[in-house]
Amino acid sequence: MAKGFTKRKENYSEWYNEIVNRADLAEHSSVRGCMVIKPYGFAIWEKMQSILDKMFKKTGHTNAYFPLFVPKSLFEAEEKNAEGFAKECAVVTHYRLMNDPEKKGKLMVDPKAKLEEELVVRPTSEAVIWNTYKNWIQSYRDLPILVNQWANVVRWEMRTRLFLRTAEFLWQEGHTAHETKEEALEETKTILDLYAEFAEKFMAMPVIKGVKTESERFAGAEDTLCIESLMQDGKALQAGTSHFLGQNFSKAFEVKYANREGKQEYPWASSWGVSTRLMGALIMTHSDDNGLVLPPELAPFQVVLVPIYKGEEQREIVVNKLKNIKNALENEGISVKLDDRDTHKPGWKFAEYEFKGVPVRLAMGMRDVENESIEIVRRDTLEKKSYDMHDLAGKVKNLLKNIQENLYQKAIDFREEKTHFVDSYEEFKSILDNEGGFIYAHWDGTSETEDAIKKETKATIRCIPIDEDTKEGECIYSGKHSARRVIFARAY
RNA sequence: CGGGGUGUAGCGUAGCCCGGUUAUCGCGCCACGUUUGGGACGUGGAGGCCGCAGGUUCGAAUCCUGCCACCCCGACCA
Repeated sequence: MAKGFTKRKENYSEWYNEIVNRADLAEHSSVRGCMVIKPYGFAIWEKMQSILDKMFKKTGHTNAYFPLFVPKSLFEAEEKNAEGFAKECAVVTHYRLMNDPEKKGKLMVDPKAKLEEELVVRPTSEAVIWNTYKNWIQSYRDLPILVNQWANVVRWEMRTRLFLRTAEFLWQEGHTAHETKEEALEETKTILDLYAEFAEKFMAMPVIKGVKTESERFAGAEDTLCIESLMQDGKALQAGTSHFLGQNFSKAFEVKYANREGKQEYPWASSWGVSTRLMGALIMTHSDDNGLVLPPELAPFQVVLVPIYKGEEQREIVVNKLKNIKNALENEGISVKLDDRDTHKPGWKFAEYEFKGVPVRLAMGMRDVENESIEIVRRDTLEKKSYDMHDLAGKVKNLLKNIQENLYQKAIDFREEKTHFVDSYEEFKSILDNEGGFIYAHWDGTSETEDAIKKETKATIRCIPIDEDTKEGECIYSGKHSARRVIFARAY
């Protein structure tokens, strides 16, 4: 049991904050709204990055890098996009500091160093990128362009929470240009599927693929697709988005290409991204009242080895044994940390790695040395067993696979339990207040109704799910005709 | 940005109303010794511009003003 650790039921957001802090994932920096991602937390992000990066490459994408600053004139070119982000932009107005003549040792902004044109710190990169694509695209032969960048962006949020919403965050943003509308749409869907696969296979987090309503759509997009996941407190979290941008940006930046008949046309675009917010999603999907729980596919190390001994002589015997085991496991592709520090007792280490969510712990003492055995504990169930040493690596490998599957299944079961089909507004409100979760309900398709429901209940339409129930019905709010059920929830 | 709250050692805190010795306690940290199968114990030690800047006063963690940061509730949001 983790000492002095808030339980989920007592105070969910406190529980979340404590996990982030105590598991060494991240901390608040001295910069307003910005976080420091600590090595253990960053290691998880790096794993996400490396897996996603491989997936992008495999689907034909390449990486590039575009500038952090966007001249205001470029930023405002696509009107809707600019409007949508205007309220949360950091802006650079000067390029030099000087010594403050009134206060010794202090600096001030040099009033003579005012920029002729302000620079917007990118909240997203469509503007710079499409301004660049203008030079890259002349002919259909230059298409498609399938580029991704790993970058930081800044959105000046009023209220921030580590990983879930920070003023600066890390993400990847893909920006593609295509000859036809169909190709761009296809790309948008390909990436959505890729994100869903990543979430389910690697994060062990089930997601629902859907389309955003007009009011939830990305500023400047024709259509926004998303993957939505459900957190343990019954709130929804958008885990990734993929936008079909139509010709909005190519027109705004006057990007044209000669088609196969030699006629000038505007290319079709998509953009898509996932961010360090996935870290928050990962935490809130699996972790429990004993701390962080990590799926083996994303754990910085999958197995921790803890020696138990009395005296230097025993220590040497046990640690040597564990070093051999470490090699054997690593040869099977398992990532292992051997904690042979003499400065902490085994019990302390058990508690520590449990809190940090390490999937499997192996502990060995003299008793095990004599019996040719080893103690094994899995983090997801905290089940403790003794293994004999025969084919240990094979057993651990199976166990890791089993943990990964178990976490996914548990998350699916939870989501199913928290998914409701509702036909009256009264029931809708009562479920929101008492249970939370995804609510499938009929909606008349108007923004007015959507807004009214949001105002009254704080619930939003998370998405219009793809490939699901498309039976008609009556809107729970207005009673008007509804083409199909959509998913409502309170959200992060 | 509006309403409410909080800033004291790395973390959690006492003291603040009612100004006055060397700023309290726990965890953590350092040294030594005993320990080591679920967060060890003893002894000794280090660590503070009491959020920042002004002001009142013989004297400020304490009173006043301004600013900053963080937390909760709204508006906004990946």
